[in-house]
Amino acid sequence: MQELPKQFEPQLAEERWLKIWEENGCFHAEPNSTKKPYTIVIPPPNVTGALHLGHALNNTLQDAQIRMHRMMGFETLWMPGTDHAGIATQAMVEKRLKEEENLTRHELGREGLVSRIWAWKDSYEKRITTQLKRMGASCDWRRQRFTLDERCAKAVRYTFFTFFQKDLIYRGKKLVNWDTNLQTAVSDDEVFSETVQGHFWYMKYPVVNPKPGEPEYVTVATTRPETMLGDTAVAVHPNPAKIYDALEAQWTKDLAEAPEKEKPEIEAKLADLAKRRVELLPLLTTLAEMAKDGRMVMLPIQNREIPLVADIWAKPELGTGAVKITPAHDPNDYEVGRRCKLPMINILNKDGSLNANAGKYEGQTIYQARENVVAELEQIGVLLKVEDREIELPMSDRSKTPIEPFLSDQWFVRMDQLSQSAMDAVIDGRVKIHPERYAKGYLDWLSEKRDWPIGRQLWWGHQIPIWYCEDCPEEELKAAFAGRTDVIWKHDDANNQWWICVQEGTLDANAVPGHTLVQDQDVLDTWFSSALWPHSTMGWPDATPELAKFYPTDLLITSRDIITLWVARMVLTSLQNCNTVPFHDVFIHPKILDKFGDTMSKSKGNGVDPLDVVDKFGADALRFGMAWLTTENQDVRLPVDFECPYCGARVEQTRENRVRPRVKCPKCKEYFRTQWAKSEEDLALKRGAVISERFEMGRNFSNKLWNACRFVQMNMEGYTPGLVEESSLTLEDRWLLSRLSTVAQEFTQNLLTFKYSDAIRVLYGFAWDEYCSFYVEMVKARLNNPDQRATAQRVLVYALDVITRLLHPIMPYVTEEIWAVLNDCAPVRGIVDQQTPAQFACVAQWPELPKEWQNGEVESQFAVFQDVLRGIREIRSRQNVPPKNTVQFALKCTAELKGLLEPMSAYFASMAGAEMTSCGPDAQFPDLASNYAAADWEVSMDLTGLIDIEAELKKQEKELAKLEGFIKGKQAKLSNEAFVSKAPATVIEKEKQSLQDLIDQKTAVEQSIAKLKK
RNA sequence: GGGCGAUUAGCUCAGUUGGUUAGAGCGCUACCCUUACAAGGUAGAUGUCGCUGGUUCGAGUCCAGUUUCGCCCACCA
Repeated sequence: MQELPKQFEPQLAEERWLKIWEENGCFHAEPNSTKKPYTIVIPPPNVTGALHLGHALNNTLQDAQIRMHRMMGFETLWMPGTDHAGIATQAMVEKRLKEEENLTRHELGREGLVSRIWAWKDSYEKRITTQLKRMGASCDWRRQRFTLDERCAKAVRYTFFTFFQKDLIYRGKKLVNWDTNLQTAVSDDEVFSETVQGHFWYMKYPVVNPKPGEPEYVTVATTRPETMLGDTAVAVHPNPAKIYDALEAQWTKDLAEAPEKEKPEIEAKLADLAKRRVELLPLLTTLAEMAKDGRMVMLPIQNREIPLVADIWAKPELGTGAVKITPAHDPNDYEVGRRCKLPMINILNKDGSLNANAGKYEGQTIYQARENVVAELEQIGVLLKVEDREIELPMSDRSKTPIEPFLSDQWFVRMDQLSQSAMDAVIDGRVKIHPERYAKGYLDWLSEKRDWPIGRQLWWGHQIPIWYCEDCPEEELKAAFAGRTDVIWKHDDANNQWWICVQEGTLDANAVPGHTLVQDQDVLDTWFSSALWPHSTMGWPDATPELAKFYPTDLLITSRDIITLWVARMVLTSLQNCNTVPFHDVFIHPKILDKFGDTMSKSKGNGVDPLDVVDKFGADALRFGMAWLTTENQDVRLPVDFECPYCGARVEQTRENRVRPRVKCPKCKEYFRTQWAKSEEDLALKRGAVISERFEMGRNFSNKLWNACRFVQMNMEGYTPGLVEESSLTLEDRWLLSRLSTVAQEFTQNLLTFKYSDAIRVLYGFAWDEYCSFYVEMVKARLNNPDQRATAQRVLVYALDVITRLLHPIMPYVTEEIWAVLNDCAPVRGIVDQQTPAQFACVAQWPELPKEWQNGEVESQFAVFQDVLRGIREIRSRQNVPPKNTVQFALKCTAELKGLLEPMSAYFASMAGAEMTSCGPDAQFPDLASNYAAADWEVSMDLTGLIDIEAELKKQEKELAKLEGFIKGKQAKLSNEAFVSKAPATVIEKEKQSLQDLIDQKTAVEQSIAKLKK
């Protein structure tokens, strides 16, 4: 028989099994199968870049479920794919275009840019696929999807068409962040704010027809006076007195609890508030009354009557307590405008100049207009005062110019009914979110029922399938699209045009003779296509076999930051399109942070390429580590460091060095490059991988199992399959099988309930500490005994077989290797039934062990053996007995324990180098001995001539002190009347027993001290 | 500002419905290349369970408040 290498070599195994799995179609899901289906769709990684450790975690967890269910006999589909990630990908490619060719997208043009992005996508999709495959992801690679591929496009078009038809999609106004320089809207995350010195202008708006007791003017303050041209209201708080009360109460409370040094500040705030209250409250109360009466004020310059409105947005503690409202150019005012149903007057053109709504200021820039408006206000005497003030100015990240909130036409999905349907699905349990606490965020977000703006001013994505046709009689549309059910149109009264939507394909510009059709230039929000992912990937809207077999899916595993953006939207589109939830369970896994608590990202330099970990420790080690850290926690820290490519030293990663292009190894003094290397000089250096020592554990575990497998293989000579008679089982056999059955059950249950960490800890502990450290050690003697060898072999190989199958979903490569070895040396295995195992572990049957094997009594008996063994080893260790010396010991114990332990004397010899001289209630202790006492047994080791009396006395006295401490505690507890009368009887009984045990132990220790002193 | 989570050994984390002496891995100490495995073995040291109260016979665990850290969402005329 060929000898196996002493160390497990992950790289070889990975290469081999990737190929074999692929060649044998192990991961292919067959729609025609009669097996029950089990489906997961991958959260499609963005094609913006390569995968990082977060993806490694996410995919490990999915693969574990997929592999387990495959072994459980399900027809299992894991659908892979990637996401086009609109904004992010386009921004990435544009940035590179700028850096490398100094070109903007406008210079390149739409088609040019989009083709560049496709090239980028191809290269990263390839990279991502390679990464996933090497991590062992058992996806059905023949079905790989992309959110912009034809199949997804078809689903997007059908969805848009139906939603448009059902009036779930509409055109509405939305404030966008307008970049007047690039003349495009930018997303919220592309806006940063800058603190600049500005001013705060106070101006008076005359009250229209003031009644007696009413003020003649309302004073408002603003940082942007020119926007007053678009004002459509002035707001005051509906109940100023109440707000003052509430604020005063709040700040008084803050004051009482604040640390000394913060008190003066709060006191000042309170004093100011009191002053304002005296000065402003009567006025504000009057204004609130007036607002409720629908009174008007006169907007200067424009000479337009605008209403006073009562709205919670106006805070009496700031400015004048009254706020001018410009709904078209301020996000808050926009909300007020919506609540109070105010007109929204847009005063800006797309280039940032003022439009006709600005009256005589039309054509001026914002800054010219500001100066001129202020001058006019001053001239007509309504400008009260100007204060200096620091203001936060929103800036475009792209052009570094100020952002203008700009009211524009956008497409929306109407959310009220859709949101409710998605909420209901979670409330009534059709979709279960794990851990449960994440359901709250989902429900809260959906309950706002905010309509979903789906247009993006980008070029990379699904272009909105709407064509505009101006000024065209409906008869002509009817004629042009006669007989077509795939074209619908609606009239846009505001702009006197038609919106034409077509279900598939495109419309020619001259599809309506005599008119020019223009397609909407915007693309759909990325999430619009991602929202369809579970059914679009299966071929919806076509009735494909995949859709019939594998949809709805079973499980979704993702991270918490996209519960709302993605998970919620998948639920509601699925309900709408397919009339069913897209999945039944959602598992939210922790997020990986680095040692500083920062999220991992390329831009911070702490990102880790999973393949670096795979190269160094193996894919199994990576996966083991990921499963180990997956608790219900929301974050988990994973410290990462550089590895010197020259000497292999671990180079601590710091906040400073992780953003440098090169780092010097403190050990070998060589420089290596990081991801930041740009210069040719730096790029010439070897690359230092970023890894974490946290993965050593998994690597060591692989190796441990590999060696257990070697041991089995070396001892299978003469193996014959056969059922095992219960009578031939020894205590350790029955103990092992009891544990094996328990562990298989717990492991399975934990994985099914997403307790990955618990699952792997149970299996790790069992495999290492029980199977390897005890069973394998004990079985050695029996393997040399011809009478016992057959049973020993059968149990030994069977247990490893079960461990291997259980572990396969987490560590697929090493288990396949082991499985192959087992199949070679023990082609038929089993204890209660004989099985010819599957060719590969990945398709082996999931272990289900008889529950009757679980035997508490056997386990506690075995625990006594383990304790005695530990006692003997401890004595040896503290007495420094050389490992090669055999010692003798006596064991004093009950007759019952004698019956148990005497037959195991051979194991004390082989596992602790100790020979049992006597055993039982009358065991004779040597005079000069080292002792170890437990509750119902005591070991005495003869150390004549060897004993270190000092060390022994020291140890025993320490033990005595410890015992006395416990005894005192217990006695106090048991003499506490309250405890004895109130605690349950079982607890008291347990306490009494434990006290008695402690006293017995104490007596034994005292005796051995007395002997030693003699 | 709102919501959520965390705070336990030097580090990273477990700790089920409250119940004997709070665990794991790494790291550390001592002794071992013992015939599956030095990526290993045996033994060992290390904790005021963030803080303050409360409930209870009994609190790492439950309740109230609080420190520090993190995440998500909203927002600053």
